[in-house]
Amino acid sequence: MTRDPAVVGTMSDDDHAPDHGNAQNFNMGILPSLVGFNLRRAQVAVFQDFATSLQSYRITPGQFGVMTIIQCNPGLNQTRLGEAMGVDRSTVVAVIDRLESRRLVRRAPSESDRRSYALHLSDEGTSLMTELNPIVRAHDRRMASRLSREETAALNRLLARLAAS
Amino acid sequence: MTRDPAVVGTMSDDDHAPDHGNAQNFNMGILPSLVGFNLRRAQVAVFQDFATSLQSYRITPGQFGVMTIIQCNPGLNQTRLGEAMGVDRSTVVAVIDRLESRRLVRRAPSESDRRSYALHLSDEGTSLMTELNPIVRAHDRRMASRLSREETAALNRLLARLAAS
DNA sequence: TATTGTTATACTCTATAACTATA
DNA sequence: TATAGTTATAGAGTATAACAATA
Repeated sequence: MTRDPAVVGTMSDDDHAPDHGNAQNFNMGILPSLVGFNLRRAQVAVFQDFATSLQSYRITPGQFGVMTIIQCNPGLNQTRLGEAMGVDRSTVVAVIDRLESRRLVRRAPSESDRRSYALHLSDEGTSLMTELNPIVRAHDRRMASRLSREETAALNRLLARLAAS
Repeated sequence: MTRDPAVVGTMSDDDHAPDHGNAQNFNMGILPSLVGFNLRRAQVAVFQDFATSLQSYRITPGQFGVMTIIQCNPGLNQTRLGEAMGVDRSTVVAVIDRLESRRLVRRAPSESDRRSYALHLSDEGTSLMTELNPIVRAHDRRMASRLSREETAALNRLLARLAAS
């Protein structure tokens, strides 16, 4: 047996890995060298802070995103919302179902195309967003406060290039 | 009415936002300025490439992470695996159930503590990981190829600092 | 008393395939 | 033919609360 499990996947040619801190006392193998893994860990941390910051509102990051897009593009239909969010039409159905059942979003009949709905925030949805926006901004500033302003800008640019598929 | 929906949440004091490209023709409001949002978009892109690269294996990024940690820390129990992954013990149960039902992971009785299991990869799991590792590395290099080597290193460092909660 | 794994329960997110109404 | 929304179905991930076995 030439294989020592504790060494499988250990850093070798990959010097661009953080390799410290994340999970104490565990050998994480190849993982810390993978952009996808670091992305996931960062996102988990950010999402948990988001959830804590907004726990009394029971709004997920995805729902906040959907409501923001509807607010900024009132009247758009579900298919285009899916495009904006990068998810399938069928996924949008359940998301809107949930928000509509909480009276935060309305499905209005489209005037130009009877197959589709025009999505709008309800009055409650609009005032909820007014309440939520400063909280979300504060949450994001708290997250970003671990980085300098320049680092935050650099991070957002790098992430955008990664996302530009 | 002083509120124009198309302007709600528009960039103002936040100059550290990418603001271009991501979703064509949609006003994304505050979203492009949020680290959490850019994180999510980047992760979606990376995960989709991961899924495409490994579609014939039906392995998710999370499952690959779990199998890597088990391979590098053979015999660890579910609670410590949960700590390493940053998820609850109850979440680990279902994850291991799935991998065990596919005969990739084994729950062996712990010799020191009869409450817990010692987790190991099966032989199939080990050889699957041998097959997967170069594919995952290639996938990650393809993702990171949108950035220079220095940028990738910087990104990983920034993400690690964000994740260090 | 505390910990490990489990179950029950619930919520969210995601996609594919097939269907309907409409374009 | 193509598109918008839907449903059925499936899989994955996540957590809380309570429980039995064990420490």
